[in-house]
Amino acid sequence: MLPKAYDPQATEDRIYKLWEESGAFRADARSAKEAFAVSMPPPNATGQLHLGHAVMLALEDIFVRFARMRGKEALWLPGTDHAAIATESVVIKKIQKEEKVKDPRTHYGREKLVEKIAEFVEKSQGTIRSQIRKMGSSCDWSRERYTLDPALSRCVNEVFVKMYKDGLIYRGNRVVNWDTALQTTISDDEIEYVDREGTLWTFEYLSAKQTGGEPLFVATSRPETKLGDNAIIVHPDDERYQHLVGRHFEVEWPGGVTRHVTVIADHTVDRAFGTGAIGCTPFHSKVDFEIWQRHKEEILSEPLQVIGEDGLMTEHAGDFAGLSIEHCREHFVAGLQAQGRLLPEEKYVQPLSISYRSKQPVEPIPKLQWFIDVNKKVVSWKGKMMSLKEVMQEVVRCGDVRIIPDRFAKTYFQWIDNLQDWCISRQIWWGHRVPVWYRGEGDGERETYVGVAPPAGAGWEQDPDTLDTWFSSGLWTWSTLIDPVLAGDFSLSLEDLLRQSSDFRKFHPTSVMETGYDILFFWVARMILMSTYATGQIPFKTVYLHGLVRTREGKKMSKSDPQTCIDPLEIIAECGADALRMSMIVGQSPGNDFRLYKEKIGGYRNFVNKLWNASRFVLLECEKAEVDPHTITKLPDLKELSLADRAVLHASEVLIEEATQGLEEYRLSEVGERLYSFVWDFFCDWYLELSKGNANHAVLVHVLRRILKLLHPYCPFVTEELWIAFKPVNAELLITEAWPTVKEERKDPDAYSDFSLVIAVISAIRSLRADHGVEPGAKVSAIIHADCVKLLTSQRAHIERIARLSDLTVDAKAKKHAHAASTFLTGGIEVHVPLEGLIDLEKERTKLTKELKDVERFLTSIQAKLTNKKFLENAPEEVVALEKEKLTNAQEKAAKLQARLKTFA
RNA sequence: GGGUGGUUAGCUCAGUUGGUCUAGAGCGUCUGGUUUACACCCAGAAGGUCACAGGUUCGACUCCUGUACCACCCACCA
Repeated sequence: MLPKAYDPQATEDRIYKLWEESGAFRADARSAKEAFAVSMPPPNATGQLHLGHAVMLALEDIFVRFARMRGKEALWLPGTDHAAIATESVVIKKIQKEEKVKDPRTHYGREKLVEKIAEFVEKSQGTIRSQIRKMGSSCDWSRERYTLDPALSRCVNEVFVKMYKDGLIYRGNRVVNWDTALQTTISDDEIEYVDREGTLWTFEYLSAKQTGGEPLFVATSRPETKLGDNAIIVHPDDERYQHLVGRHFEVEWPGGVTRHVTVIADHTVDRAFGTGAIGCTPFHSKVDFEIWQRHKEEILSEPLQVIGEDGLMTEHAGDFAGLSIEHCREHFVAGLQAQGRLLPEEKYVQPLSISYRSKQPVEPIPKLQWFIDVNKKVVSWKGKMMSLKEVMQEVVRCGDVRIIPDRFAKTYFQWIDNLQDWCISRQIWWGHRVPVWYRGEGDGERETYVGVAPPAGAGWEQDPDTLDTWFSSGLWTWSTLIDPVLAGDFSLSLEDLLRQSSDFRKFHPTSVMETGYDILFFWVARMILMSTYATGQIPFKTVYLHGLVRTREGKKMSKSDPQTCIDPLEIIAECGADALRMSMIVGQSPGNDFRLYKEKIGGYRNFVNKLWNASRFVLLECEKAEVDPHTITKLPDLKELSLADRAVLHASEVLIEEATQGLEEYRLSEVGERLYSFVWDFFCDWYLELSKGNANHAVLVHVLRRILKLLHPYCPFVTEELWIAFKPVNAELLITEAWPTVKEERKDPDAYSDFSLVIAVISAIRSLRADHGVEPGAKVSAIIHADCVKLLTSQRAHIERIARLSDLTVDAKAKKHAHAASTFLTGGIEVHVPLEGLIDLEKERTKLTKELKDVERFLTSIQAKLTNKKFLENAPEEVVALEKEKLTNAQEKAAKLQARLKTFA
């Protein structure tokens, strides 16, 4: 016999092992079955499982288990990401702390440090693997991939070379986002904007003497960058400055440097902000850089870089060279003050760009970097030449890639509209090194080689930079499907590899990409870009975006605040993975954040236990009757079944229908809730209750098996464990069982509605009893007036037992009752419970009066409708019929209430 | 500045093309229960003018417009 309470700790690991050893997770590329593939978004190789992962794993596992049970060849490919910047900075910090090495980069050098990081990854990779298993993830571990696997690295190089040859990848000297803390460039998408209380300084840029009229004032929040100015920008229509446009000036700055600036006119200037004139600092502002590019002809002098990569002022800052930005600013402002050029400063809210990785300010600086051109029309897609941007737009617009919820398509388009060339090179060491080699001296004249493999010959030096981690993860859906053995053969081209890899042929494009909406741009968009370009295929047909997990108070969960942070592993140990999964799926709708808290999870732990005990009950009933549940294979003749049996069969057929359709349409929350309610509110509370003492074992076992199957994607562990007790003799694991299909002949809506009537009657009696404080053990009699005498009489035994009646009288017509009876009206049925001595007549009268009032109010509203000509003309017939029925029922009820009230008068 | 989402019982949320919604669930609250599946339980009850204001419609929680508040995303106001 099963233990009294379900013990997930004693079950889950054992069941997982069973699955893994059975080979149920493994997909077969040669199978004739329809493919269903999901690429698992790879967690950081050094990561720890958090709730974000848990949600992703739960959702994807449901998709995959559902597909597998429906007879599809289901592949869920797991893997990990090398997470370039994140991993490198973690290891560097670790070395600094543990080995007391101040600068691990210079201390160890490139080769040794990369080795140390690899070692660290190797060691910690096992953690996340075992944690993914803890969630019950049915992924194919035989196909596990890592972004730095040789085959995947080769794909990275192949794509880089292909893009380079197509002119999509270029090297350019441009203003990039420099993370001064991490000492690397980052892409535009890795910047966050925060509002900060800033100061706006207004100062005399040009004196009255210089302009020959009014002095020219300029406002800035970054005075120190003015040292790198080569122009002043005004609006072309700004009359205040018309006469200055095109003139050149020498400006002396604090710090002892002099700059040559030109006044130019550009329509991007906002005349209303500050003084309407701004200093142009091309090397420390992307906007200014672009303006400079537009006006290069007019501007005589070159811009200067005054802030270095180290975050200190360069030699161009004169006396301020070597100072930090903040110090330089203080000195510079003081200098302006001393020269009498400064107006009173103002406070204002300034948008500050910070790095999403280091949370430190991002400095725009000029740097020679690698970029992907998103506007060049060299990509062939559906017979047309398009830019990467256009292909990305096209596949979503025409529906090849569907985004759930679809409103995110709009967000996606908006992002693409603003997309600029993607800076892909990083100055860190951990990752895929840019596959470019140089030979010779000097920057410009050096010989350059771009190739998948290093060039032959001596003297070649590889580009020191590595690629943005999203470059490689952008390939994830297909690079993971490339045959690793074939990938070792460099005589094959990328096209050959794709063509010859059976996994790629079978499983790409993948079916669903499920991930958080927060990486729609970072990752989802990049996969679309990379896949369409490199393989000519979309990466996935559907994108399912889940929301972020929040605390009960609606705050983001953060590791730094353990009080609000729920650790999935702790929960699994406490409540089980099934409960955690349910609690994250039910009440969660795609694209919306949701709150998770202990009580909610506790509720689903209770549910899992409820299912466990319902199964125990069925088992006990079988035992009592000496029926072995395993031997039950057939249902008895439907005509011989009791009302409850026919009703539960009907309900379970409807449940199959709804669950199947709901899952097909990705309405996981709704289906989860439906299953929950079926199991608890219908199956346990009514069907099992009625089965006591007169169980039909075949039906019990049959319905329970249906439940286990339907619930398996949500609660794989407990259902698999219970399946062992209930499966038919020849059956194997539940994970590979066939999903139930609807049998129309088992439906019996009449039985179901009759059964519902019985339920309503019992509820009515229970309610009357409780209202009057009848002792729970005491038996009372009841009198029912209803048209369905036959039905109720046939169910008399059930009603008497469950409602605890001494005797039950069923009549078609109302008779006179003793005053001392309480009445309940439900669906045309009149239920009276005579309660001699227990009834407070006044209370009973009040209750009936109140009910009568409600009915009359309702009646008025329906009558208004039914006498409304327009309603009768416009509303569909069935609605009118329905309203008429409601009217009749309400009238009947009102009449009965009135009659009943009269007996109290 | 542009965009998106939210606002439904004390709390967390459902509510699929407008009409079985006289608006549901879970938790919490209250009343009462150790009848051998389950106290991780059972029975019963209380609790909502569906943010606000208009509009469309025979009919609106559901569609449209506007307002308020909250949240998020994007953007070159130095």
